[in-house]
Amino acid sequence: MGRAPCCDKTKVKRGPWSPDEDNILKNYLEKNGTAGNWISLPQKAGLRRCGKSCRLRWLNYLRPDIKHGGFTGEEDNIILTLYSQIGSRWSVIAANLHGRTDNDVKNHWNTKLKKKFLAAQNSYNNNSFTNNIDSSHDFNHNCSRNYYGILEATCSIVDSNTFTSHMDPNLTNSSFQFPLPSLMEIQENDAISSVQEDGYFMDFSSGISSSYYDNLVNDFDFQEKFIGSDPNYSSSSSNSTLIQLQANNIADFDQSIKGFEN
DNA sequence: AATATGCTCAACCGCAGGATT
DNA sequence: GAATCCTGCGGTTGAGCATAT
Repeated sequence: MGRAPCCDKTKVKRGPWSPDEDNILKNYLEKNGTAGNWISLPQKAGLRRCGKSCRLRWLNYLRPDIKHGGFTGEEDNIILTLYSQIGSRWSVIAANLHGRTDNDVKNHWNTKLKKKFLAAQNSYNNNSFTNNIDSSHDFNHNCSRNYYGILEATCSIVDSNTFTSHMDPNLTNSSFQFPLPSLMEIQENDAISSVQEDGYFMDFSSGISSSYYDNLVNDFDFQEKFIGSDPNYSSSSSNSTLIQLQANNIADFDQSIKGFEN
């Protein structure tokens, strides 16, 4: 048995919504809500529209908290970051952008950011990392995906215990526009940031100073998720403490990363 | 001025999956 | 457990507008 259509397409109006239809839908929803059923809503509201069409019109355009207009650089950053981590899960990405819908984000990606993203990837592939930090040290270079998705080249200083993570400044001046932290330096604390389905995490695999811990928890609204033996260092000869903190939102996570900048 | 081409974005489509019967 | 209903999602389309030729 095939699936029943959600409405009779020969009896409903399709295409762009008129201002009158918008008013009818808006007034009805403000007075009555959806009552948990979009399918029967158009009939009750007096609209010759499919329920799905009404839902889409409300969610993507008529809702009072919708933000119209161009995307900011900060919003672009969040989209690029999350896309590189979770792919085209537009509803998840939109949930991190106040007032933006999944449709908005998807359209913005397809028309603007996709090109930037691909250009950045090509640019990255065509540029070798150049060390301009300190030529007195011997560096091991290593290219990897970073918090912002694609553009991090990391290097470690061979003759000391200091680890430096560096964004290639040549790339930030090239074809793509979104801002990147210029230099992220982590000394003593080896922090790994990650965006996962259930939140934003910072793992400190070799401890963290109490002042910095307080800073993250109090100023950036992080929560402690785990503290204990690092499972990655389970051998008896090495016993390291792992502290995992979770950010409540992308803005705090973003700021905490930028807190490492010089 | 006319036509072609490219871009934007609202709207539609079909599917997946949870809820209900 | 099966059938059906309904919502939410991501991919795609196409009308309208802007720009180039």
